[in-house]
Amino acid sequence: MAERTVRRQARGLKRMAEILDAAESVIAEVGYPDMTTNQVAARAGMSPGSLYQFFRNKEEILDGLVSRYTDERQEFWAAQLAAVSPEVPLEALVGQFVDESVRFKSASPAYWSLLYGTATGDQLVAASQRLHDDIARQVAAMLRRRSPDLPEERALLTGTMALAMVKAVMPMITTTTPERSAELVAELKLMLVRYLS
Amino acid sequence: MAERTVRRQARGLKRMAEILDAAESVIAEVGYPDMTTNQVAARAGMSPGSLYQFFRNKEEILDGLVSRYTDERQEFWAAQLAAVSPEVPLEALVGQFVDESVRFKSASPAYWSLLYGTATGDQLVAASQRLHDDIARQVAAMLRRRSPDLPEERALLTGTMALAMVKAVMPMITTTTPERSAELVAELKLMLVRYLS
DNA sequence: CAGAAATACAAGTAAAAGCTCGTATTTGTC
DNA sequence: GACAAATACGAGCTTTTACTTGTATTTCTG
Repeated sequence: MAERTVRRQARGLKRMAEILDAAESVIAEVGYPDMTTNQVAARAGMSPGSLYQFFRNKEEILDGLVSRYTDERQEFWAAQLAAVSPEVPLEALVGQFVDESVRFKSASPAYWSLLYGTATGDQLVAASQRLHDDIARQVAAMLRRRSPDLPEERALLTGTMALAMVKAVMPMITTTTPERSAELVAELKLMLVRYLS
Repeated sequence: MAERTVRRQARGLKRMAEILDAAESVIAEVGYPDMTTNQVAARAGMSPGSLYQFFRNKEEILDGLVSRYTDERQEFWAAQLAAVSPEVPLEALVGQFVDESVRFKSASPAYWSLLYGTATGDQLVAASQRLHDDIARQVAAMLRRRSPDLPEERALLTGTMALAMVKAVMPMITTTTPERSAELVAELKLMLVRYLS
């Protein structure tokens, strides 16, 4: 019943990337719920009809964006993982992780906006969950590399909690004065170090 | 220029409360962004026109709800505060605080839904901020009562962070199995105790 | 009781937003 | 070069939704 798959040409793939770029930029400004498909099409320099040639609905754009994010971040996490060993002091690890998160947050605000897939009942929740789980798994892998005898279950729980803390503090960090922001970052690091000790 | 204030009669105040009740129930189900004013009016058993007699727009309903919440919770916090003294062990304090938060979250899901009005660019942010600040102040007051020599600035920061932690973990707690939920609650308490020590 | 203000209603408006349609052009394959 | 598939377009359809309007009823105040 469903239309059969389309054989994308190089032009089409490029076009899809442009759409995702545009969506990313719109989401960074107004968030996914307030993002309109016409707006995305306009910013990508195409008509709504063209956009719907590549994504059957608004949600598919969201899915595409999330997939692209997880793919893109894969190499970053691999590098992070490689740099971890049991000898690395916890403070350094936490410091690097938090600093990198802050940097990434200002570089890719749309990513974070999606990560906060709001409270109730929208389709964002699933997307948010996917991003969250991906990160938590990566953090857990880092923890296990530092403490090889840590059970996997335990590492995953700890990683989940650590990510939750970063997620929780991040919005405050990026919406306040530089001084207070630094204060919050320091406090977040302190919190994480105490927790992970 | 603006229409002058309306002298509400008892009937009207009751009607406003009914509207807020209906809004609360709708928000608990679909969240504020997907809440429609017609839906609220219907659930409150009145016409849209009647609703707009009391709230000039959708956002005023949100504001009304937030105000009512902060008012209602005032007595709760007063009681909490009265029960705190320097002798209370930290574990007990944290345990009570977390347990009460979990209980309140299932009792008033709409409250939490609003508390997460983060992400980007919607009017929810302001409402969320108001709720957050209110709680953080109350927690800070509790901390200062336990440690009278704690500077106010410091208490506020610590309260903010503690609240952030609870907020971060809460969505996970209420969307999983009872066993994992208990696990998460325990971990959250552990986290808080370590942080606040 | 009389007038004014508040409350009540439901049909309806205007704008927004997701998405379609008919058609025209470009690209890949034989 | 020829045919099909993919790409491109933008006007416009459909639905939804916040909000209005005109009018009728109830409550308060003198």
